[in-house]
Amino acid sequence: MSVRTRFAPSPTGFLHIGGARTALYNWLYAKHHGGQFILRVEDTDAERSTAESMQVILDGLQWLGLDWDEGPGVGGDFGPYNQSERGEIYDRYLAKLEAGGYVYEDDGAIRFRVPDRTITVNDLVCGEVSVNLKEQGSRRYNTETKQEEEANPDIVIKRPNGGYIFHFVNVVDDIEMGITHVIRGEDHLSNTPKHLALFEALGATPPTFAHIPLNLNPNGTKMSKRDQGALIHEYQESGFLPDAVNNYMALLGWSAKDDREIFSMAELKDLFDFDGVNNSNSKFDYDKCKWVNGEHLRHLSNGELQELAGPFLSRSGIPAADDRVPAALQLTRERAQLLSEIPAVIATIFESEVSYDDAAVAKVTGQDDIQNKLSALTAGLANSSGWDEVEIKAAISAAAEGIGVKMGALMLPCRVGVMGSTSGADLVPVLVLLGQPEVIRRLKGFSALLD
RNA sequence: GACCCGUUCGUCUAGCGGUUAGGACACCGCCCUUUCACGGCGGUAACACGGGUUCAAGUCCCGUACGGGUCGCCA
Repeated sequence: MSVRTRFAPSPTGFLHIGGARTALYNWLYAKHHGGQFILRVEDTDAERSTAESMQVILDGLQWLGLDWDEGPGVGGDFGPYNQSERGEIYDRYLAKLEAGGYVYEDDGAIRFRVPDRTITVNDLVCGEVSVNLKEQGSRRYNTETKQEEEANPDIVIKRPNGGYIFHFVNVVDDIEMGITHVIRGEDHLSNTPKHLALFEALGATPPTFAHIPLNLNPNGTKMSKRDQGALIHEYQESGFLPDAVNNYMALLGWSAKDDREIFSMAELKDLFDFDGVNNSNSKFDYDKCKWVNGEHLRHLSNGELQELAGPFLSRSGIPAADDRVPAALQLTRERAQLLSEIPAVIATIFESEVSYDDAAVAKVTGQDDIQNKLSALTAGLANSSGWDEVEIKAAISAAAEGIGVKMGALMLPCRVGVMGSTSGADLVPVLVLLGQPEVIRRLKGFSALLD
Protein backbone atom coordinates (compact mmCIF):
# COMPACT_ATOMS: atom_id res chain seq x y z
CA MET A 1 0.00 0.00 0.00
CA SER A 2 1.28 3.38 -0.92
CA VAL A 3 2.08 5.85 1.82
CA ARG A 4 -0.42 8.66 2.20
CA THR A 5 0.28 11.50 4.61
CA ARG A 6 -1.58 14.70 5.19
CA PHE A 7 -1.16 18.16 6.56
CA ALA A 8 -4.39 19.39 8.08
CA PRO A 9 -4.15 23.05 9.02
CA SER A 10 -6.94 25.00 10.55
CA PRO A 11 -7.30 28.32 8.74
CA THR A 12 -7.44 30.48 11.81
CA GLY A 13 -4.16 32.36 11.54
CA PHE A 14 -0.79 32.40 9.85
CA LEU A 15 1.38 29.52 8.76
CA HIS A 16 3.87 29.30 11.57
CA ILE A 17 7.12 27.43 11.78
CA GLY A 18 5.66 24.55 13.78
CA GLY A 19 2.93 23.92 11.24
CA ALA A 20 5.30 24.28 8.33
CA ARG A 21 7.70 21.84 9.94
CA THR A 22 4.87 19.35 10.39
CA ALA A 23 3.92 19.83 6.74
CA LEU A 24 7.55 19.34 5.73
CA TYR A 25 7.92 16.07 7.62
CA ASN A 26 4.68 14.79 6.12
CA TRP A 27 5.82 15.84 2.67
CA LEU A 28 9.27 14.34 3.06
CA TYR A 29 7.96 11.07 4.42
CA ALA A 30 5.43 10.69 1.63
CA LYS A 31 7.93 11.58 -1.07
CA HIS A 32 10.63 9.42 0.44
CA HIS A 33 8.31 6.45 0.10
CA GLY A 34 6.91 7.44 -3.27
CA GLY A 35 3.52 8.16 -1.75
CA GLN A 36 1.09 11.06 -1.70
CA PHE A 37 0.96 14.17 0.41
CA ILE A 38 -2.55 15.46 0.98
CA LEU A 39 -3.62 18.89 2.11
CA ARG A 40 -6.86 18.96 4.06
CA VAL A 41 -8.43 22.08 5.47
CA GLU A 42 -9.85 21.66 8.94
CA ASP A 43 -12.36 24.47 8.89
CA THR A 44 -15.16 23.00 10.94
CA ASP A 45 -15.08 25.98 13.27
CA ALA A 46 -16.93 28.49 11.13
CA GLU A 47 -16.49 31.22 13.72
CA ARG A 48 -12.72 31.27 13.54
CA SER A 49 -11.91 30.06 10.05
CA THR A 50 -11.21 32.67 7.40
CA ALA A 51 -10.47 32.65 3.70
CA GLU A 52 -7.59 35.09 4.21
CA SER A 53 -5.93 32.76 6.64
CA MET A 54 -6.37 29.88 4.23
CA GLN A 55 -4.69 31.89 1.52
CA VAL A 56 -1.75 32.76 3.73
CA ILE A 57 -1.26 29.09 4.57
CA LEU A 58 -1.52 28.01 0.94
CA ASP A 59 0.92 30.73 -0.11
CA GLY A 60 3.34 29.69 2.58
CA LEU A 61 3.30 26.04 1.58
CA GLN A 62 3.69 27.00 -2.03
CA TRP A 63 6.61 29.26 -1.28
CA LEU A 64 8.29 26.43 0.60
CA GLY A 65 7.67 24.16 -2.36
CA LEU A 66 5.61 21.69 -0.31
CA ASP A 67 3.23 20.88 -3.12
CA TRP A 68 0.28 18.64 -2.38
CA ASP A 69 -0.92 15.76 -4.52
CA GLU A 70 -4.51 16.21 -3.40
CA GLY A 71 -6.27 19.11 -1.83
CA PRO A 72 -7.45 22.66 -2.48
CA GLY A 73 -6.75 23.80 -6.00
CA VAL A 74 -5.62 20.42 -7.27
CA GLY A 75 -8.57 18.20 -6.39
CA GLY A 76 -8.25 14.45 -5.99
CA ASP A 77 -10.35 11.33 -5.59
CA PHE A 78 -11.16 11.83 -1.93
CA GLY A 79 -12.56 15.35 -1.89
CA PRO A 80 -13.87 17.71 -1.02
CA TYR A 81 -10.78 18.66 0.95
CA ASN A 82 -12.40 21.30 3.07
CA GLN A 83 -14.09 19.79 6.06
CA SER A 84 -16.78 22.43 5.94
CA GLU A 85 -18.01 20.73 2.76
CA ARG A 86 -17.97 17.19 4.04
CA GLY A 87 -21.07 17.24 6.23
CA GLU A 88 -22.78 14.35 4.48
CA ILE A 89 -19.81 12.09 4.99
CA TYR A 90 -19.75 12.89 8.68
CA ASP A 91 -23.49 12.24 8.96
CA ARG A 92 -22.94 8.83 7.46
CA TYR A 93 -20.20 7.98 9.92
CA LEU A 94 -22.22 9.31 12.81
CA ALA A 95 -25.02 6.95 11.80
CA LYS A 96 -22.54 4.10 12.09
CA LEU A 97 -21.71 5.12 15.63
CA GLU A 98 -25.38 5.46 16.44
CA ALA A 99 -26.10 2.01 15.07
CA GLY A 100 -23.34 0.62 17.23
CA GLY A 101 -24.67 2.36 20.31
CA TYR A 102 -21.52 4.38 20.78
CA VAL A 103 -23.11 7.80 21.10
CA TYR A 104 -25.80 9.62 22.99
CA GLU A 105 -27.30 13.05 23.10
CA ASP A 106 -26.39 15.49 25.81
CA ASP A 107 -27.96 18.96 25.84
CA GLY A 108 -28.30 18.88 22.08
CA ALA A 109 -24.71 17.81 21.54
CA ILE A 110 -23.66 14.29 20.59
CA ARG A 111 -21.17 12.52 22.80
CA PHE A 112 -19.07 9.49 22.03
CA ARG A 113 -18.85 7.03 24.89
CA VAL A 114 -15.18 6.39 25.64
CA PRO A 115 -14.25 2.85 26.60
CA ASP A 116 -13.28 2.13 30.19
CA ARG A 117 -9.98 0.43 29.52
CA THR A 118 -6.39 1.17 28.75
CA ILE A 119 -5.70 2.25 25.20
CA THR A 120 -2.17 2.00 23.88
CA VAL A 121 -0.76 4.18 21.15
CA ASN A 122 2.16 2.70 19.30
CA ASP A 123 4.03 5.71 18.10
CA LEU A 124 6.90 5.80 15.63
CA VAL A 125 8.63 8.48 17.67
CA CYS A 126 7.33 8.13 21.22
CA GLY A 127 6.96 4.38 21.47
CA GLU A 128 4.09 2.85 23.44
CA VAL A 129 1.90 5.27 25.32
CA SER A 130 -1.03 4.02 27.34
CA VAL A 131 -3.94 5.83 28.89
CA ASN A 132 -7.41 5.17 30.25
CA LEU A 133 -9.75 7.77 28.83
CA LYS A 134 -12.54 7.09 31.28
CA GLU A 135 -10.27 7.69 34.25
CA GLN A 136 -8.51 10.62 32.67
CA GLY A 137 -11.58 12.35 31.41
CA SER A 138 -13.65 12.04 34.53
CA ARG A 139 -11.89 14.98 36.10
CA ARG A 140 -11.19 18.31 34.52
CA TYR A 141 -8.74 20.97 35.61
CA ASN A 142 -10.28 24.37 35.92
CA THR A 143 -7.62 26.90 34.99
CA GLU A 144 -9.57 29.69 36.67
CA THR A 145 -10.04 28.15 40.07
CA LYS A 146 -7.01 25.84 39.79
CA GLN A 147 -9.22 23.07 41.02
CA GLU A 148 -10.16 19.74 39.58
CA GLU A 149 -13.80 19.24 38.88
CA GLU A 150 -16.02 16.33 37.99
CA ALA A 151 -16.36 16.00 34.25
CA ASN A 152 -17.99 13.87 31.63
CA PRO A 153 -15.24 11.77 30.04
CA ASP A 154 -17.27 11.10 26.91
CA ILE A 155 -16.15 13.34 24.10
CA VAL A 156 -18.42 15.70 22.25
CA ILE A 157 -18.28 15.01 18.53
CA LYS A 158 -21.14 17.16 17.32
CA ARG A 159 -22.26 20.57 18.51
CA PRO A 160 -25.88 21.46 19.17
CA ASN A 161 -25.66 23.73 16.12
CA GLY A 162 -24.88 20.71 13.95
CA GLY A 163 -21.18 21.38 13.51
CA TYR A 164 -18.86 18.44 13.95
CA ILE A 165 -15.80 18.51 16.15
CA PHE A 166 -12.14 17.99 15.46
CA HIS A 167 -11.58 14.54 16.97
CA PHE A 168 -14.40 13.03 14.99
CA VAL A 169 -13.86 14.67 11.61
CA ASN A 170 -10.14 14.14 11.86
CA VAL A 171 -10.62 10.41 12.30
CA VAL A 172 -13.36 10.12 9.70
CA ASP A 173 -11.27 11.93 7.12
CA ASP A 174 -8.17 9.93 7.85
CA ILE A 175 -10.26 6.82 7.21
CA GLU A 176 -12.00 8.22 4.15
CA MET A 177 -8.85 9.62 2.61
CA GLY A 178 -6.87 6.46 3.19
CA ILE A 179 -4.24 8.16 5.33
CA THR A 180 -1.59 5.62 6.29
CA HIS A 181 0.64 7.78 8.48
CA VAL A 182 -0.41 10.56 10.77
CA ILE A 183 2.57 12.80 11.42
CA ARG A 184 1.75 15.67 13.73
CA GLY A 185 3.00 17.65 16.69
CA GLU A 186 3.42 16.04 20.05
CA ASP A 187 0.68 18.28 21.37
CA HIS A 188 -1.67 15.74 19.83
CA LEU A 189 -0.18 12.73 21.57
CA SER A 190 -2.65 12.98 24.42
CA ASN A 191 -5.54 13.15 21.96
CA THR A 192 -4.52 10.04 20.14
CA PRO A 193 -6.17 7.49 22.46
CA LYS A 194 -9.47 9.25 21.75
CA HIS A 195 -8.83 8.90 18.07
CA LEU A 196 -7.91 5.26 18.47
CA ALA A 197 -11.19 4.63 20.28
CA LEU A 198 -13.03 6.29 17.43
CA PHE A 199 -11.20 4.26 14.78
CA GLU A 200 -12.14 1.13 16.62
CA ALA A 201 -15.79 2.07 17.05
CA LEU A 202 -15.93 2.78 13.34
CA GLY A 203 -14.43 -0.58 12.56
CA ALA A 204 -11.39 0.93 10.88
CA THR A 205 -7.73 0.06 11.15
CA PRO A 206 -5.96 3.14 12.50
CA PRO A 207 -3.04 4.66 10.64
CA THR A 208 0.49 4.63 11.98
CA PHE A 209 1.16 7.58 14.26
CA ALA A 210 4.29 9.66 14.56
CA HIS A 211 4.22 12.50 17.05
CA ILE A 212 7.09 14.82 16.44
CA PRO A 213 8.65 17.00 19.15
CA LEU A 214 7.65 20.61 19.34
CA ASN A 215 9.66 23.63 18.30
CA LEU A 216 9.84 26.16 21.10
CA ASN A 217 11.12 29.70 21.14
CA PRO A 218 14.54 30.48 22.64
CA ASN A 219 12.91 30.89 26.05
CA GLY A 220 11.71 27.33 25.92
CA THR A 221 8.08 28.26 25.73
CA LYS A 222 5.58 27.90 22.95
CA MET A 223 6.41 29.88 19.83
CA SER A 224 4.08 32.79 19.47
CA LYS A 225 3.42 35.00 16.46
CA ARG A 226 5.63 37.62 18.01
CA ASP A 227 8.72 35.45 18.23
CA GLN A 228 11.36 36.02 15.61
CA GLY A 229 11.18 33.31 13.00
CA ALA A 230 7.68 32.22 13.92
CA LEU A 231 5.83 33.12 10.75
CA ILE A 232 6.66 31.68 7.36
CA HIS A 233 5.75 34.71 5.30
CA GLU A 234 8.30 36.70 7.25
CA TYR A 235 11.06 34.44 6.02
CA GLN A 236 10.19 35.35 2.49
CA GLU A 237 10.22 39.03 3.34
CA SER A 238 13.51 38.79 5.21
CA GLY A 239 15.30 37.24 2.28
CA PHE A 240 15.43 33.59 3.21
CA LEU A 241 15.45 30.93 0.52
CA PRO A 242 12.65 28.37 0.74
CA ASP A 243 14.99 25.41 0.63
CA ALA A 244 17.15 26.90 3.36
CA VAL A 245 14.11 27.26 5.60
CA ASN A 246 13.13 23.68 4.82
CA ASN A 247 16.67 22.60 5.56
CA TYR A 248 16.69 24.34 8.90
CA MET A 249 13.22 23.11 9.86
CA ALA A 250 14.24 19.57 9.01
CA LEU A 251 17.19 19.91 11.37
CA LEU A 252 14.92 20.87 14.23
CA GLY A 253 14.07 17.37 15.39
CA TRP A 254 15.73 15.29 12.74
CA SER A 255 19.29 14.37 11.96
CA ALA A 256 20.95 12.46 9.16
CA LYS A 257 23.19 10.98 11.86
CA ASP A 258 26.34 11.95 10.10
CA ASP A 259 27.93 15.37 10.34
CA ARG A 260 26.18 16.91 7.37
CA GLU A 261 23.76 19.73 7.94
CA ILE A 262 23.26 21.35 4.58
CA PHE A 263 20.85 19.51 2.35
CA SER A 264 18.95 20.19 -0.84
CA MET A 265 15.30 19.17 -0.93
CA ALA A 266 16.21 16.18 -3.07
CA GLU A 267 18.75 15.04 -0.50
CA LEU A 268 16.30 15.57 2.33
CA LYS A 269 13.69 13.55 0.51
CA ASP A 270 16.22 10.85 0.03
CA LEU A 271 17.45 10.72 3.62
CA PHE A 272 14.41 11.51 5.72
CA ASP A 273 12.98 8.76 7.88
CA PHE A 274 11.76 8.33 11.43
CA ASP A 275 14.85 6.65 12.76
CA GLY A 276 16.43 10.08 12.46
CA VAL A 277 13.66 11.91 14.28
CA ASN A 278 14.37 12.50 17.94
CA ASN A 279 11.83 12.91 20.68
CA SER A 280 12.71 15.99 22.63
CA ASN A 281 11.57 19.51 21.98
CA SER A 282 13.93 22.00 20.42
CA LYS A 283 14.45 25.71 20.72
CA PHE A 284 14.53 27.86 17.65
CA ASP A 285 17.88 29.45 16.81
CA TYR A 286 17.60 32.33 14.37
CA ASP A 287 21.37 32.66 13.96
CA LYS A 288 21.73 29.10 12.83
CA CYS A 289 18.79 29.47 10.51
CA LYS A 290 20.58 32.43 8.90
CA TRP A 291 23.79 30.47 8.64
CA VAL A 292 21.96 27.69 6.81
CA ASN A 293 20.55 30.30 4.49
CA GLY A 294 24.00 31.71 3.80
CA GLU A 295 25.21 28.26 2.85
CA HIS A 296 22.33 27.85 0.42
CA LEU A 297 22.95 31.33 -0.94
CA ARG A 298 26.49 30.39 -1.85
CA HIS A 299 25.36 27.32 -3.74
CA LEU A 300 22.98 29.29 -5.94
CA SER A 301 23.77 29.50 -9.63
CA ASN A 302 24.42 32.97 -11.04
CA GLY A 303 21.04 32.97 -12.69
CA GLU A 304 19.22 31.93 -9.55
CA LEU A 305 21.02 34.50 -7.47
CA GLN A 306 20.13 37.23 -9.91
CA GLU A 307 16.51 36.22 -10.06
CA LEU A 308 16.08 35.86 -6.32
CA ALA A 309 18.01 39.00 -5.42
CA GLY A 310 16.15 41.09 -7.99
CA PRO A 311 13.24 42.15 -5.80
CA PHE A 312 15.56 43.05 -2.96
CA LEU A 313 17.75 45.15 -5.24
CA SER A 314 14.92 47.15 -6.67
CA ARG A 315 13.42 47.61 -3.23
CA SER A 316 16.58 49.38 -2.20
CA GLY A 317 16.79 51.48 -5.30
CA ILE A 318 19.35 49.54 -7.31
CA PRO A 319 18.22 49.44 -10.94
CA ALA A 320 17.92 45.77 -11.82
CA ALA A 321 18.44 46.65 -15.46
CA ASP A 322 21.86 48.19 -14.86
CA ASP A 323 24.30 46.04 -16.78
CA ARG A 324 26.75 46.07 -13.89
CA VAL A 325 24.29 44.18 -11.68
CA PRO A 326 25.26 40.62 -12.65
CA ALA A 327 28.94 41.24 -11.96
CA ALA A 328 28.18 43.14 -8.78
CA LEU A 329 26.05 40.29 -7.48
CA GLN A 330 28.96 37.92 -7.77
CA LEU A 331 30.76 40.07 -5.23
CA THR A 332 28.03 39.51 -2.64
CA ARG A 333 27.95 35.73 -2.41
CA GLU A 334 30.21 35.33 0.58
CA ARG A 335 29.18 38.52 2.27
CA ALA A 336 25.48 37.95 2.80
CA GLN A 337 23.45 35.38 4.64
CA LEU A 338 20.10 36.80 3.59
CA LEU A 339 18.97 38.11 0.24
CA SER A 340 18.01 41.28 2.06
CA GLU A 341 21.64 41.85 3.04
CA ILE A 342 22.82 41.86 -0.55
CA PRO A 343 21.97 45.43 -1.59
CA ALA A 344 24.04 47.01 1.16
CA VAL A 345 27.15 45.18 0.00
CA ILE A 346 27.09 46.74 -3.46
CA ALA A 347 24.88 49.79 -3.08
CA THR A 348 27.79 52.21 -3.36
CA ILE A 349 28.42 51.12 -6.93
CA PHE A 350 25.06 52.43 -7.98
CA GLU A 351 24.94 55.60 -5.93
CA SER A 352 25.96 58.93 -7.36
CA GLU A 353 27.37 60.19 -4.08
CA VAL A 354 29.43 58.25 -1.58
CA SER A 355 27.97 58.13 1.89
CA TYR A 356 30.89 58.13 4.25
CA ASP A 357 30.91 56.12 7.41
CA ASP A 358 32.29 58.30 10.22
CA ALA A 359 34.30 55.55 11.86
CA ALA A 360 35.82 54.53 8.55
CA VAL A 361 36.78 58.12 7.72
CA ALA A 362 38.29 58.57 11.16
CA LYS A 363 40.41 55.48 10.65
CA VAL A 364 41.90 56.94 7.50
CA THR A 365 42.22 60.51 8.74
CA GLY A 366 44.38 59.29 11.58
CA GLN A 367 46.99 57.94 9.18
CA ASP A 368 50.32 59.64 8.55
CA ASP A 369 50.69 61.53 5.38
CA ILE A 370 47.19 60.73 4.20
CA GLN A 371 46.92 63.51 1.63
CA ASN A 372 50.18 62.45 0.07
CA LYS A 373 48.93 58.88 -0.17
CA LEU A 374 45.66 59.96 -1.70
CA SER A 375 47.25 62.14 -4.33
CA ALA A 376 49.73 59.44 -5.30
CA LEU A 377 46.89 56.97 -5.51
CA THR A 378 44.69 59.29 -7.53
CA ALA A 379 47.47 60.16 -9.92
CA GLY A 380 48.47 56.55 -10.32
CA LEU A 381 44.96 55.43 -11.11
CA ALA A 382 44.35 58.38 -13.39
CA ASN A 383 47.43 57.46 -15.40
CA SER A 384 46.55 53.81 -15.67
CA SER A 385 46.27 52.99 -19.32
CA GLY A 386 43.82 50.14 -18.84
CA TRP A 387 41.05 49.39 -16.35
CA ASP A 388 40.83 45.77 -15.45
CA GLU A 389 41.75 44.15 -12.15
CA VAL A 390 45.33 43.42 -13.15
CA GLU A 391 46.03 46.91 -14.40
CA ILE A 392 44.37 48.57 -11.44
CA LYS A 393 46.42 46.53 -9.02
CA ALA A 394 49.56 47.38 -10.95
CA ALA A 395 48.71 51.07 -10.83
CA ILE A 396 48.13 51.03 -7.09
CA SER A 397 51.28 49.06 -6.53
CA ALA A 398 53.32 51.50 -8.58
CA ALA A 399 51.81 54.47 -6.77
CA ALA A 400 52.74 52.90 -3.44
CA GLU A 401 56.27 52.27 -4.57
CA GLY A 402 56.55 55.87 -5.74
CA ILE A 403 56.00 57.21 -2.25
CA GLY A 404 57.84 54.44 -0.47
CA VAL A 405 54.95 52.59 1.17
CA LYS A 406 53.54 49.11 0.79
CA MET A 407 50.57 48.55 -1.45
CA GLY A 408 48.46 47.61 1.53
CA ALA A 409 48.91 51.10 2.94
CA LEU A 410 46.98 52.52 0.02
CA MET A 411 44.18 49.97 -0.03
CA LEU A 412 42.29 51.17 3.00
CA PRO A 413 42.36 54.86 2.02
CA CYS A 414 41.26 53.82 -1.43
CA ARG A 415 38.42 51.71 -0.09
CA VAL A 416 37.15 54.36 2.25
CA GLY A 417 37.57 57.09 -0.33
CA VAL A 418 35.68 55.22 -3.01
CA MET A 419 33.19 53.15 -1.03
CA GLY A 420 32.84 55.20 2.14
CA SER A 421 33.26 52.21 4.39
CA THR A 422 35.84 49.71 5.57
CA SER A 423 33.54 46.84 4.76
CA GLY A 424 31.72 45.72 1.68
CA ALA A 425 32.50 44.01 -1.58
CA ASP A 426 36.02 43.33 -2.83
CA LEU A 427 37.62 46.68 -3.61
CA VAL A 428 39.34 46.10 -6.94
CA PRO A 429 36.33 44.55 -8.70
CA VAL A 430 34.30 47.48 -7.42
CA LEU A 431 36.81 49.90 -8.98
CA VAL A 432 36.45 48.04 -12.25
CA LEU A 433 32.69 48.34 -12.18
CA LEU A 434 32.74 51.98 -11.16
CA GLY A 435 34.98 52.96 -14.07
CA GLN A 436 38.08 55.09 -14.07
CA PRO A 437 36.52 58.57 -14.24
CA GLU A 438 34.14 57.87 -11.35
CA VAL A 439 36.89 56.43 -9.19
CA ILE A 440 39.08 59.50 -9.78
CA ARG A 441 36.14 61.77 -9.06
CA ARG A 442 35.41 60.00 -5.76
CA LEU A 443 39.04 60.05 -4.68
CA LYS A 444 39.33 63.77 -5.39
CA GLY A 445 36.13 64.40 -3.51
CA PHE A 446 37.41 62.42 -0.57
CA SER A 447 40.69 64.30 -0.54
CA ALA A 448 38.78 67.57 -0.46
CA LEU A 449 36.60 66.29 2.32
CA LEU A 450 39.61 65.56 4.48
CA ASP A 451 41.02 69.06 4.10
C1' G B 1 -3.76 19.42 40.28
C1' A B 2 -4.10 14.55 37.38
C1' C B 3 -2.21 12.08 33.30
C1' C B 4 1.32 11.82 29.11
C1' C B 5 6.15 12.95 26.86
C1' G B 6 10.99 14.57 27.45
C1' U B 7 16.25 15.91 29.77
C1' U B 8 24.22 15.27 26.17
C1' C B 9 28.23 22.03 25.42
C1' G B 10 24.29 28.69 25.61
C1' U B 11 21.52 26.41 21.03
C1' C B 12 20.69 22.21 17.26
C1' U B 13 22.50 17.39 17.61
C1' A B 14 25.78 12.31 17.17
C1' G B 15 26.09 8.46 20.66
C1' C B 16 22.10 2.97 20.97
C1' G B 17 27.14 -1.01 27.91
C1' G B 18 33.71 -0.21 27.33
C1' U B 19 34.60 6.83 23.29
C1' U B 20 40.38 11.50 24.97
C1' A B 21 31.84 12.10 24.74
C1' G B 22 32.05 13.69 17.98
C1' G B 23 29.95 17.60 14.63
C1' A B 24 27.34 22.34 13.69
C1' C B 25 25.62 27.54 15.10
C1' A B 26 27.17 31.29 18.41
C1' C B 27 31.55 33.10 21.11
C1' C B 28 37.14 33.79 21.64
C1' G B 29 42.20 33.42 19.51
C1' C B 30 45.53 32.62 15.38
C1' C B 31 46.45 32.12 10.03
C1' C B 32 45.15 33.71 5.04
C1' U B 33 44.23 38.69 3.19
C1' U B 34 43.88 45.34 0.51
C1' U B 35 39.08 46.01 4.32
C1' C B 36 34.88 42.99 5.48
C1' A B 37 33.65 38.31 4.58
C1' C B 38 34.73 33.26 2.97
C1' G B 39 38.18 29.53 4.14
C1' G B 40 41.82 27.02 7.42
C1' C B 41 43.67 25.93 12.35
C1' G B 42 42.89 26.05 17.55
C1' G B 43 40.12 27.24 22.15
C1' U B 44 36.10 27.86 26.00
C1' A B 45 31.82 24.73 26.80
C1' A B 46 27.62 19.16 27.98
C1' C B 47 25.90 13.64 29.75
C1' A B 48 20.00 17.42 35.45
C1' C B 49 20.34 14.86 40.39
C1' G B 50 20.04 10.36 43.50
C1' G B 51 19.71 5.26 43.79
C1' G B 52 20.12 0.58 41.57
C1' U B 53 21.53 -3.55 37.53
C1' U B 54 26.53 -4.71 35.56
C1' C B 55 33.35 -6.40 35.63
C1' A B 56 31.84 -1.81 33.08
C1' A B 57 26.25 3.23 32.40
C1' G B 58 25.66 9.29 28.77
C1' U B 59 23.75 4.58 27.10
C1' C B 60 19.36 -0.28 30.94
C1' C B 61 15.75 0.15 35.50
C1' C B 62 13.52 3.10 39.58
C1' G B 63 12.87 7.62 42.00
C1' U B 64 13.52 13.13 42.38
C1' A B 65 14.03 17.76 40.08
C1' C B 66 13.22 20.61 35.94
C1' G B 67 10.95 21.50 31.04
C1' G B 68 6.98 20.62 27.62
C1' G B 69 2.10 18.75 26.40
C1' U B 70 -3.10 17.33 27.32
C1' C B 71 -7.26 17.78 30.39
C1' G B 72 -13.15 22.61 25.43
C1' C B 73 -19.73 22.10 22.46
C1' C B 74 -10.77 25.12 19.47
C1' A B 75 -7.95 22.56 16.14
